[in-house]
Amino acid sequence: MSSQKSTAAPDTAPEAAPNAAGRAPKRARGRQRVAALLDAATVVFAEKGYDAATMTEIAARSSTAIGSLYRFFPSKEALAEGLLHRYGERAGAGLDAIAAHASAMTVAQMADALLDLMMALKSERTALKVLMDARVDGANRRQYLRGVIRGRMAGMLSAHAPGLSAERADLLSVMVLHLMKTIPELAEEAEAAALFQEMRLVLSAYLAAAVDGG
Amino acid sequence: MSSQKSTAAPDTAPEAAPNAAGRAPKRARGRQRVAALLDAATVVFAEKGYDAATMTEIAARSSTAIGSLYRFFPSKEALAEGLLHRYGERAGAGLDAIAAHASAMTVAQMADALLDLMMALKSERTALKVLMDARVDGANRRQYLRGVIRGRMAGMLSAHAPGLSAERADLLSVMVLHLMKTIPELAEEAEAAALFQEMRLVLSAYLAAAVDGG
Amino acid sequence: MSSQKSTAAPDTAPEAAPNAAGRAPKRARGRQRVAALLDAATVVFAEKGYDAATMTEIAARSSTAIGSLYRFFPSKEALAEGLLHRYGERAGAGLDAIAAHASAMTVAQMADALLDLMMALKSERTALKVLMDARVDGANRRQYLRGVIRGRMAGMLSAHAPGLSAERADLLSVMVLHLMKTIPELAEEAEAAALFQEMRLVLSAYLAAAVDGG
Amino acid sequence: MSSQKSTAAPDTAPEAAPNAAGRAPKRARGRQRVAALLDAATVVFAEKGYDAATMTEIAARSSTAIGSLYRFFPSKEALAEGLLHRYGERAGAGLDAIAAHASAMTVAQMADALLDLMMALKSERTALKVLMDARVDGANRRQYLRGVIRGRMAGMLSAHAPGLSAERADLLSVMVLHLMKTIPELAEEAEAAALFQEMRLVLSAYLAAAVDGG
DNA sequence: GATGAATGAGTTTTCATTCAT
DNA sequence: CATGAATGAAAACTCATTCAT
Repeated sequence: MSSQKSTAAPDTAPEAAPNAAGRAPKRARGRQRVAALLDAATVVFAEKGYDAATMTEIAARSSTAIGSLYRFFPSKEALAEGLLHRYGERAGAGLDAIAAHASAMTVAQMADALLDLMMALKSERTALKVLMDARVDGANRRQYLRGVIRGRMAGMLSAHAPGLSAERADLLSVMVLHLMKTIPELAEEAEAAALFQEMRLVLSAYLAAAVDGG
Repeated sequence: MSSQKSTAAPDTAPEAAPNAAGRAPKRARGRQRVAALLDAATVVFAEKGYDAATMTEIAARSSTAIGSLYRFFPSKEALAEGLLHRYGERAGAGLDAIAAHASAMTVAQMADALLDLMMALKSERTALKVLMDARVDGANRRQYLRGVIRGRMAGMLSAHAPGLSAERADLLSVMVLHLMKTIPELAEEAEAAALFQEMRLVLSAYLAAAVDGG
Repeated sequence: MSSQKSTAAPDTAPEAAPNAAGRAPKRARGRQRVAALLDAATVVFAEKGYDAATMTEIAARSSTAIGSLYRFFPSKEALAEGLLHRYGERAGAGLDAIAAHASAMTVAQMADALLDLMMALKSERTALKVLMDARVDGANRRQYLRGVIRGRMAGMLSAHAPGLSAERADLLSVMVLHLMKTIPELAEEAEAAALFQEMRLVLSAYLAAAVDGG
Repeated sequence: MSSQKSTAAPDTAPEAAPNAAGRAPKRARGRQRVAALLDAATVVFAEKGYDAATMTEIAARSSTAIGSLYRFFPSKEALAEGLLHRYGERAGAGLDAIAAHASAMTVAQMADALLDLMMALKSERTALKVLMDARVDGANRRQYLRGVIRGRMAGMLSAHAPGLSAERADLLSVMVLHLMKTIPELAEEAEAAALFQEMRLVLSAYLAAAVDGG
């Protein structure tokens, strides 16, 4: 459960993420509560945005007393971090799975795999975008998640094209990540399905130009 | 690349947005106030986001009494619309200027022109992104601006590639617009300059594949 | 125009009403303006109540600039007094006319005459009620109007029943005045017409019992 | 005369108005808060009128934090309704008590009973008048209370004079209610005591003429 | 004089957070 | 531990009044 500590490079996060989410619940009851809270938070953040989402509504949607919410997440910011943390685990695992086969994939296949991953994370991706975009003071934790995901993405690219310099792999991964952040927005357009297809084209055309040839 | 300056919109807001409600200024003094308010709003929205930006701070940053701010923009939403309106004029003019020469441009040149336009709109683009993303009720005006910009972008694409169907031109313009919305974010990264180069690559590779080749 | 000074007893009003309405306009233009302002104020006060009525709306409804409104009536309170003053003149004249024939009237006829007077003052009576009820600090001026009207009403009663003691005539007139203040409210009920009839009954029954016999 | 005390409504608001919106208090502490808030609101509304009364002052007078006031009454309008509700219970009980003996009473006795009831409700009647007169949008609740009280009054009249048609009983009750609304104003006059006596005369003369004689 | 822009104190309402029960 | 009442700073917005043009 602290897998992100041993694998990726948390150099931007001083005291890592685990304790940011309040004291980890020891009992199963607590875990369910936390999961329910995070689910509710996902929905409310996605619907209202970070500022407009209220702790009271998040508590209500998960049938939790406001006092209990604060027991698990001592602040709104901590709740956001909790969400980011859970997303990091899920998305990180997905990226690792892609990276494992990256050397045998074409760029088009990699583009498809990345998009499929975003499709699979459908319920969380909008909330994530909202949280990453939120202009909050304690945004250093967000930097941490960014670093983790970025590292894995760079790993995936390097696995596919071993000749890539570390700097270039990093730069490409940043670009790809930003491209993928547009997906929740595309999903809100009327022509969502067609736009997803275009995004496949964007990604594969870019990767082909940047990684494979020139 | 700074074509929008010479064509339509000087810095002091010529026919200053009398838009949605709010007494239009009838004296020169008022005209300046409106421009100063929009400038301050641009900065504050960009820094804090829509929700966290306060009318009080926007007023203070333009040395305006809160009551005066409300004379010209009777609500926070109206202020956002005023900004959107001014941006629409400036960006629209820029897009038209590009469209005028689109038929004689390569896709790479078009990509460059679009990015140069975004660079020229530097001071406003972040605020714009923030406002377009804001989850507000009265978002109809935002839809309107979206439509206008989208139409001009589609016009530019059609000018370059007359063979493009109207539907496809529209779809591509939506995709391009979403890609360009990532620019304010790229600008906040440490590697901003390099990322702009990557974005040129993204755009030209995508347009080449979707418009020319494909 | 200062008739109320010579006839009734303004003992509760130190420096009378005239200058309370700001400097009396010398020119005809000014008079029209003042009349238009008072008409607009009548409507707005009646519709919104004293607090909710805004100086801006009153100015707008009479096509007057807000600055001009303040030239004639230096404060909201002064505007209210101006209205009270004009009403005092009109109602006072009406009461005097009734008083002139009171000795030859039955109480029922007096009741009818009073109600007919209220019907004739239809456009102003609601605003008046609103202003008299308003709980404002500078309400001493209201006391003045109250005194004036009360005096005339007492005069009318005494004219009808010379045997009435001054104290009793005064008390009865206060009671009658309060009864008549309900008329604007009755007018807002669905059964307004029938209620006016009932009010005639109330008045004549009361006066018959209190003045004529017991 | 203080019959309403023994029948239904103790001073501390037994089943305290959970009315229109606003979390109903679930603990004893909250119950007391609500009662204290309503008491403070009664005083402040009576003193200042609906518009001029501020939520801040009402909270302060009951030593309540403004946030707590809003927990129980989510808007100023809701607070007004809460007051109306409590008054409705108390006054309704009083009217029912009178109605129970109405068949054995003379009209003079009924008039006395009604006035005694108003005397007993002294602390609330002025606030009530203010609230019923307030020109507010969401005045539907006020209509409801009006209907309830009116119905009971009509019931009382019918109990006394079974021969009265339903329409006429209703009309009379409206008239009587309006007459009674003048009581808070009479109470503010210097000659309050004498005016109450006059009001007894008004009521009994009117009822005698309208119900018994006619 | 007329006009309308400027002012800012004051109002209602919200919400993250704390803490007694 | 769970609960929900209490708190109060802060935000959007209004409006009487003043005063430069």
